[in-house]
Amino acid sequence: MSPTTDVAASNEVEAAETEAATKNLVFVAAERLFALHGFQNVSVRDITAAAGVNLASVNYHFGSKDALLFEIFRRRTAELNRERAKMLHEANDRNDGAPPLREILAALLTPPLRWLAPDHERRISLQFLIRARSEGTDEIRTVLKTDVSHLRRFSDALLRARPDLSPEDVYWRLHFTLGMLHNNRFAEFDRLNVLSEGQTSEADVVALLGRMLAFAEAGFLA
Amino acid sequence: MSPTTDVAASNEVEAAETEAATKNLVFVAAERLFALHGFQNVSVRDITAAAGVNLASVNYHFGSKDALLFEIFRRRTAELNRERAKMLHEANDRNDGAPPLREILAALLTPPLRWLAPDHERRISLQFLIRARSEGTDEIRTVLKTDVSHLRRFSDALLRARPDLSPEDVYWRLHFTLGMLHNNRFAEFDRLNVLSEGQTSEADVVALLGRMLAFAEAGFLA
DNA sequence: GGGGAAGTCTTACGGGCGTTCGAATTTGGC
DNA sequence: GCCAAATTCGAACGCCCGTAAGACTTCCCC
Repeated sequence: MSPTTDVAASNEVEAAETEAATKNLVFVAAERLFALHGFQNVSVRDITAAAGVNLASVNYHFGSKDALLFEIFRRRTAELNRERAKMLHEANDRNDGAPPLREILAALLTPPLRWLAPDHERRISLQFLIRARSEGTDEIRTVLKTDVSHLRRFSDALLRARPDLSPEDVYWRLHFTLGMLHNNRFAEFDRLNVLSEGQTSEADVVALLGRMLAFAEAGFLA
Repeated sequence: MSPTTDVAASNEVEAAETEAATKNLVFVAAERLFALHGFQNVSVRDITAAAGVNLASVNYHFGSKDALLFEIFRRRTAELNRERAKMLHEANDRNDGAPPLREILAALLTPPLRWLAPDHERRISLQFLIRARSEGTDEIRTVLKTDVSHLRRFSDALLRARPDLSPEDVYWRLHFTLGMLHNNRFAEFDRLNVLSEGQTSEADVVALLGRMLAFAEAGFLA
């Protein structure tokens, strides 16, 4: 009866169960095309053609192309940050409110790295988010700059975990860590694969997460 | 006599001295606008208006808007990689062909970080290159993926400096380091400034370089 | 099973885009 | 000072875009 039992259903966490099927088709097709080709390179006609719906659907269900982009961005960001907050919360519970450095970094990096797995249904969403961060509209850029509440939870935890460091150092090292994360675009993996002549593979995300955690933790301990 | 002795002259290394003034005006204006607003968000009319030249100048001097983007990309990339190669070469000379880890990383990071200084004339060029990397045309993406010769010099040096690490590890850590570097967009600095409530400043590039080197070196030593 | 709301469809409008063309102008060699 | 080549200029073309209008269809409640 309800379609909310299958894997793709997490789309509808915030949406009513009676959400029009067309709206979801547009949402999914747009996310995929935006992630693969960028916002400006994908037209409303591309999206509706890929979704197999009418041209006017985007404006009817979302208001505008910009609003569609923003809604995808908002939903996926919330989803990702919810997973991060949950991991950080669990790390707090396990450690009397003062988790060690590595667990904080793991809470920050594990959710997006999980999404990166080849068969993960959010793989394309992560690529979308990385692109939207640098290619998004003014509205998205404003949100990114203004709403740092989620990041602050992590910077606070890091400050507590490394009280010997100056706050300035902690903020910069967090910035570096996020840079490592945001560099995980398909194109960068391709480049790395060429450079290493096939010795690197991003398919094993558990190994990749381990490498990133080791690198970032060492950077914070420097 | 030769203008190749001052810093600004490297623009003209590949161009004839009698290069039309208009072409340079277009080049500089386009680089600036592309860096600030992105390739797709800047029209040929924007560029020629900012440069104070005729609309047809772009197509006359460069062939097309795409070709203009590619020429800026090619020239600035060559310029940056020349500086990096020079630093790596000097590090080799100082260390009998086997420079320590930190000097290799310094050769990779110092040139772009120098460009980032508030009063550096290549400040906008670095922003351009970072944007072009992710928002560029297919042609640029192909070059980035295909031509890794410059990076290979660094990966080779790193492999020699850390023979205890597996090549796979070295390649990944280089990837992480480049991620840190490519995250140095104006928008990301703004975000960091908001998060740290003004405690961070990217104006002091010497300090920033020191922080990045410390973080990356520790990551490689992990 | 009738009626109103919700959704879908076709069609087209207005506008900005990259590019081109031919004329006008400037430049440089003799 | 002249001629040819190089450059600049104004204008327009053709295309694709996001969006809107209006007719049509489907759905659902009473």
